Amino acid sequence: MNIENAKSQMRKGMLEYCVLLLLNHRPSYASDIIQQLKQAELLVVEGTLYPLLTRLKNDGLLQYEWQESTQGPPRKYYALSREGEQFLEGLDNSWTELSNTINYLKNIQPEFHL
Amino acid sequence: MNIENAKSQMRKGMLEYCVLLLLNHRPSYASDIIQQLKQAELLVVEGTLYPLLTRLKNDGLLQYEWQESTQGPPRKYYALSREGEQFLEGLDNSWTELSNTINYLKNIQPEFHL
DNA sequence: CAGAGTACTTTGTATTGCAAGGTACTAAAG
DNA sequence: CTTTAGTACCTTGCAATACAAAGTACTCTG
Repeated sequence: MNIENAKSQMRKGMLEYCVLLLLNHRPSYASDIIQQLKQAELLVVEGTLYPLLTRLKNDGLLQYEWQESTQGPPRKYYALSREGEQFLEGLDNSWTELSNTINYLKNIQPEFHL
Repeated sequence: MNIENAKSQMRKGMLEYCVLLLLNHRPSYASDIIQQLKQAELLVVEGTLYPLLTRLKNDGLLQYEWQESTQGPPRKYYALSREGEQFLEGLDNSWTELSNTINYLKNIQPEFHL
């Protein structure tokens, strides 16, 4: 077990939330999403993102449409569906809860042990 | 995909951190940890916690000692090792980073799309 | 000794992050 | 025309792990 693995575990489960947050900001295609997450210092790779996007689409949370690119192949622009927006609100609540819980746990001080 | 599943995904990866935070507070045994996490509104079950504790012990982050109980079988009290304390500091940093990233993503506003 | 309560452990399954490799389109260079 | 580079999408196989469910074992009470 190393710290990198642990960080990776932390990202797990948050990725879905982060991707939905980004797409709520504006529709994007996969490579673009990866770049944006990189800027936010959250590393994601293709093999992670593509299956995730497909899952979210199959669950009805995302829609996509093809758009021509001036250079290179066409791009699949994903955007939140109505259902996806509602789902995101639920995730916002979950995030707030989890965040509060961890801050609570962080702030209880270690006791002395004989 | 339902919201419960998504919340469960969020907990993933955070559990390790939460357990270490709790044990940093004071040594505990498994059933006690589950109770404490429940109070912090973080539901965990035995089948999740026991393997996790064993993993952390095998990685040298935790130590344990058996202690008699006035009622019921003896208990395995886990506590952070020296290495575990250092590891926890690393996780603190990871948590802060991740938390900042998500708050950043939350605060960018949706753009209008034609 | 039977039953209830407490505690620890294991097994099997499903999910999912990730590395690695593959397909396809465009444009520029040889 | 062919090759190379750049961009983008997709799939396969593996490993990690949360969880449900079932199992073992100790103690106390009646």
